[in-house]
Amino acid sequence: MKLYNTLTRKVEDFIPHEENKVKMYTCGPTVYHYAHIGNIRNYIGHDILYRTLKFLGYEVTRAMNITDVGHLVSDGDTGDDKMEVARKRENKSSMEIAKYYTDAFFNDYKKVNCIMPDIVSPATDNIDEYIKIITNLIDKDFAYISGGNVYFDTSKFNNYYCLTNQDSNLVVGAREDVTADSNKRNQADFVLWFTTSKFENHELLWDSPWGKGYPGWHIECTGISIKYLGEYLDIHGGGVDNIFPHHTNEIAQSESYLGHKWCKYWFHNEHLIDESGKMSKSKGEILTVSYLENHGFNPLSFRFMCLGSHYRKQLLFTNDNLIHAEDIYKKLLKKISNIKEEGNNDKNIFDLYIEKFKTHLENDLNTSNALSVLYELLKDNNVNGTTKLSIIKEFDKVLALDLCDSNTKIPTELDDEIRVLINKRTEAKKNKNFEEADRIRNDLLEKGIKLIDTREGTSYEFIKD
RNA sequence: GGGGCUUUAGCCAAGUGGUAAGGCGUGGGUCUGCAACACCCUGAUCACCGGUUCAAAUCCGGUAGGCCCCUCCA
Repeated sequence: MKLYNTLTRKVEDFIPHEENKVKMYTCGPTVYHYAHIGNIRNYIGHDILYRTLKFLGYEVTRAMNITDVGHLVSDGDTGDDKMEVARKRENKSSMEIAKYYTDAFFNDYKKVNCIMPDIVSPATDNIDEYIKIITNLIDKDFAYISGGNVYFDTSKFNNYYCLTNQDSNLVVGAREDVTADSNKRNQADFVLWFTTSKFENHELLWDSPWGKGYPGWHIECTGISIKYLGEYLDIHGGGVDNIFPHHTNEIAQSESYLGHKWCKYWFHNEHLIDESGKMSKSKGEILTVSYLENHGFNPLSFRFMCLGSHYRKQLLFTNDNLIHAEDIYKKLLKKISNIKEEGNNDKNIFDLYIEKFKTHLENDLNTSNALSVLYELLKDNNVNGTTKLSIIKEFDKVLALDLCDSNTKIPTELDDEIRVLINKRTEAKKNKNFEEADRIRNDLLEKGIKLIDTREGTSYEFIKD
């Protein structure tokens, strides 16, 4: 399998640390608000990666954090904690906020058929782990205490900018809202542990050797990853915006702590953008999967839209694009539902198509081409229905578009009832009583049943919505 | 100011040096009482300029547009 690695900026052969086993980490959401569809695109990307690795026969263990503390609103390492802001906004406790938005997140996450990670761990569950790591970093002189906080000293870590090619050109003030923190030895240093000296009203506080306080944002991923996946990580991923500073900082603190290379492959998804640029929770308007669903869209149409493009390319989201994607997706489902089980499963053809499909996925997750193989299969007259359906089922293990579930199961009584009406209509048509025939067709249509005339006779389907 | 990505037909999109996949739409056709479905047919000198090469959408340089990061972010 070939995978693009942000660390080397190349597509590389994927070779896990331990043969046939993959340890994978996905940066989870900060649960101070709803996750928008741009966030969800990232998780769809990770889901495809996870499913592809499984499809190729790897044993995959995947962990994800839930950021429920330590993530500040803005201004570098100053400003309020995001959870605190939400707490005040909604007049709830931090834990209530976290629970509410975590549930909302996974609700949407599952709607687009993303598989739950093997391990999901909230940042607040692993405080001991962070304290252990930070203590070690201070002992080794990678971290220092200043102004009540514990900072990581980036000048002590060789090749701090390995992920970004920045060449130490960090400029405080490149962004207007960033102000310098005078407690830092180097401007790139970041906070590992905050104490009460800075935030009097923070609700969640833990005892630590440096005083009552709470962890910085970056330490949680290091802590959770090492605790659950061990010292050698194969793939760590998130959105491209995480490359700097979040993942850069993770590498610095993790490798300083472990004393050896930590994660081999860095996987980053490009953003979903709208006409005004990047979608963002902090921009205000939040477009969620549930919102789309409540406005008549199938959440899987959004997944389909994402799979039509490449995960490392920006994808433009507009209402029209989604409508377009949904039309195509519906058409695809219909084509598949028209396939009849007939003939025997042809193993050679099965293998041939699975191989083609795999080849595209192995090429840095080329889902667009993988979908093309599906279209090629649908058009292939040399493949019988049974074989087609078994291949499509196999494809769907990765695509997860419910490709074979569209055949609505019809209760027998209802079926009988409809059959009687269809026969009546056929009779009317034979007698050239088209008024009666159209009346029956329209009546059924109003009940959500659409008749389809074919050369072999009339069949029907349920129209959803 | 620094770092990086991107630009392919009306739309989405593949392509990683050998002469432009696929899907949707459009138009035409077959079928049909009509319609829908289905099926067949139908499109591009790859943003622009220059270079390397026998050969460039693909490599190099420049120009223009779009986007991201440079301590909120998926």
